[in-house]
Amino acid sequence: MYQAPRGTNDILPEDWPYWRYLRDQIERLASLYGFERIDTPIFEVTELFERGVGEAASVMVEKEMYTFTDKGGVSLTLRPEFTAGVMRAYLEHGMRVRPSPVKLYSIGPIFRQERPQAGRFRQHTQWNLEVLGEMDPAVDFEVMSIAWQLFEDIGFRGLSFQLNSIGCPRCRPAHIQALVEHFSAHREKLSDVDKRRLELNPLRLLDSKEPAAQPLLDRAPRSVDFLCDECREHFATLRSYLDGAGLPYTVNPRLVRGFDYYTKTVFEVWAEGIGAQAAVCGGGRYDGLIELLGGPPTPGIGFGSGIERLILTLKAQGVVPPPLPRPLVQVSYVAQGEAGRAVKQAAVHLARELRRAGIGALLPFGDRSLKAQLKAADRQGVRYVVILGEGELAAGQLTLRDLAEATQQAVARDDLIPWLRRRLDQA
RNA sequence: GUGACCAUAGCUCAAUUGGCAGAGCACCUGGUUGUGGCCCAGGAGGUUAUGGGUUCAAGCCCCAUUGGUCACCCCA
Repeated sequence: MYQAPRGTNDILPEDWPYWRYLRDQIERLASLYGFERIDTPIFEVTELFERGVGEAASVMVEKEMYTFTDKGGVSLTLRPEFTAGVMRAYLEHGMRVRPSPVKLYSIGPIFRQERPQAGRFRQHTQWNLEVLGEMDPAVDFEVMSIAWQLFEDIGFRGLSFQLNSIGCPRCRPAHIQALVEHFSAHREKLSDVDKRRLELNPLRLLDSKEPAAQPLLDRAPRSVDFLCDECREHFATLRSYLDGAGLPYTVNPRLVRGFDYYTKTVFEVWAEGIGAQAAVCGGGRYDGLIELLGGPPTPGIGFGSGIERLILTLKAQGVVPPPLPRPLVQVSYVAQGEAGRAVKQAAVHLARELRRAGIGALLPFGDRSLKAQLKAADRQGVRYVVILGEGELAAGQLTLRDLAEATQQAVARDDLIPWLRRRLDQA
């Protein structure tokens, strides 16, 4: 028996209301804020994803990438993130000559070869958003705002917005050095995992879950205390916008990023009740990235939000998405005896006629008993059953049964569509 | 990648010290001619995840593989 590969999921029909709901809301907000959709390939040349993340991170990251060589000998990788591909497209199509800033969003699958756990899969879907070409902290505010509004509009409660500033290449080195000094002084108290972090990626010590590290973390140097004038000003202005809008957030000095290209603003949104992988949105500013990818110096900021985690949160909070439209009419038939063929024929054509008139209709197959047809209609949530038999056919009439009211009446064949329209419009 | 727990019908779960693989729900059919929900009866549905091993005998014990769940690592 075949099974879906580890960490992949089928989206079954019963889950589609959630997906449709989120996509509709995302698209509505994107156009409200003036974001345009871009779709980039699901795979890119591997090098694109290796550039820029930083030396330490690059080794780690390669282990989690789905990399393969195509028949032309080119190394390709299923995208582990959106940002690199979108930056590539921005450069490749000369988008910097478009009205600035360029505001783009994407929705699609992301691939990372990780061990699955609650809210973490090898293929998952992200809503991704980028603003390119603008340093103004008002952009940071706008990017956070749109995420905020989505969560508000879909009825999320109890979310926690985490905010920090990790500085820029000018001010960060001093912070890192202070961190290294702080933790090196207590090196023997650190776990093996944290000792490795100390060497490879000291910033990551700040969000360590190791119990041994917790006492040291309280007194650890905070990035906000090392910001240069520009970064401090940027952070203060962003906070003034957030405060002015009354958006509640927590300044979290332990909120960091694993990759070198991040600058200034970082933020995450955490949800309760969906396990250890609680971030439903994570983003930040990356003013150095485009340059790393070979483009002109261009500021950028964006976030990614995992749709599967959003759906987990919707379910955990009991949010019920609007149902998908279904046919409310069924064309049933009694296809028995000599006249059966003509009756079936008429039913097949009637179903088509209803659908062409924009009325959703089901047609039972297999010439099953009327009883079975009605039972199926009931199960599928049909409201009106059009019953067609030998008698109706001869009289140019139809029997119309209302399943909710348990009543039925004769309707002239020619009056059927107006009759149904009248009822369906009310419902 | 590491660790713990787990895998029996589409779903939720039973199956005595190792001794003929079951129930509920869902699905299909019927309960006299063309009428749903409730009820009753019947049917279909399984190589017990896969491959080995131990045994007279394995759903049950052992090994491996695959997958699941949760946490760690990592987090773009």
